[in-house]
Amino acid sequence: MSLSTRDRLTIGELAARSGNATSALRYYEELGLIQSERTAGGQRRYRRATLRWLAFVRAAQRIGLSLGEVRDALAHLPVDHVPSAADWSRVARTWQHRIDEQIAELQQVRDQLTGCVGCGCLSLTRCGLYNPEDTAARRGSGARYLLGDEPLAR
Amino acid sequence: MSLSTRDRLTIGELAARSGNATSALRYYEELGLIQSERTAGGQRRYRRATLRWLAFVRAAQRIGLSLGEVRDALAHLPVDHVPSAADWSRVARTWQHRIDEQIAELQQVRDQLTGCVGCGCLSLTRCGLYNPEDTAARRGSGARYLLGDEPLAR
DNA sequence: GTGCGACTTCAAGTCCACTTGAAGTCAAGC
DNA sequence: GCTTGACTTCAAGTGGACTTGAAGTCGCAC
Repeated sequence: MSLSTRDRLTIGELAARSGNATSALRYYEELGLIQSERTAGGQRRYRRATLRWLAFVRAAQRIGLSLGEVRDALAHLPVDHVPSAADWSRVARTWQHRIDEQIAELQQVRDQLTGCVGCGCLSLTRCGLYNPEDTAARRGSGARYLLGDEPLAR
Repeated sequence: MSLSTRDRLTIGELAARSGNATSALRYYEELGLIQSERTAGGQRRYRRATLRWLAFVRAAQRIGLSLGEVRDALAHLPVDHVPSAADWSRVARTWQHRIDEQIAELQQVRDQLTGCVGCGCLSLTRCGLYNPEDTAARRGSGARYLLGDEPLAR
């Protein structure tokens, strides 16, 4: 913690404050997601702002982007280090769209589940989702019902 | 597609209708997530209800459960093949809780992003989230801001 | 100037959820 | 009864996101 009051963070400090393992931070750097400067002896030193970039990476992962996609998204921002509001807005809107889709999908799963709780799904005689004729076949591939009467394995 | 009008599905038919690869179906069976019967010659035959169990597995994966967790969740249902409404309700409620948490988390990320779009985040002089003093440190580990002034790699 | 914890690189390992490939068998149509 | 596509098992491979381990160096406090 020797540099904690100075303007650069060691990898250990960054790890402690970002919640990432040092190994993960080196991996991110290798992928080009973050950057470091080096001491004369070759040790990494990070700007404090790297903490915010890591939060950014984490947010992106949270919405389902791979690290490669995060890097690509960052690539859409200009190389000079002060992207314009328009630059950033374009990236952010793409992500927001993705978040909205994910929320909608989760809500749909939740609603299906709610219906099952209401009717005691899995009890074959009562659930509205239960469809003994398997008419899901009419829709092509992909089952359309949440539950059925499959006996449990074992 | 030879058995398409009979009461059991081949693995190819199940794959086509569930949207899973045959290799994935064998893998699921190996994990105990689905079950099959065998023909005299050793080929798998599935009940139509397996389609719904696969939809169930897919829903569970969608909300972030690993296949092991799905199996564990199924293990909470009784071994006899008609779980009661209460049995199922308990499992479903656990999952619903998880979905709600995930939706809340996604909404939070979206709101942060919205704030950034509004102010032209990454442009250091204007964003309310930008915090040159890095006061995130006060909260222990984990950065609290989405963005910063890290120059892009490359 | 020495001790020691924090750092370095590089290669290999891990976990998850599958996929691929090889070598062989089954089953339905002709 | 033969052909052919769909099936079988088993082992190994893949890709993403890291982690672990070995062997060595740095840097700060004393």
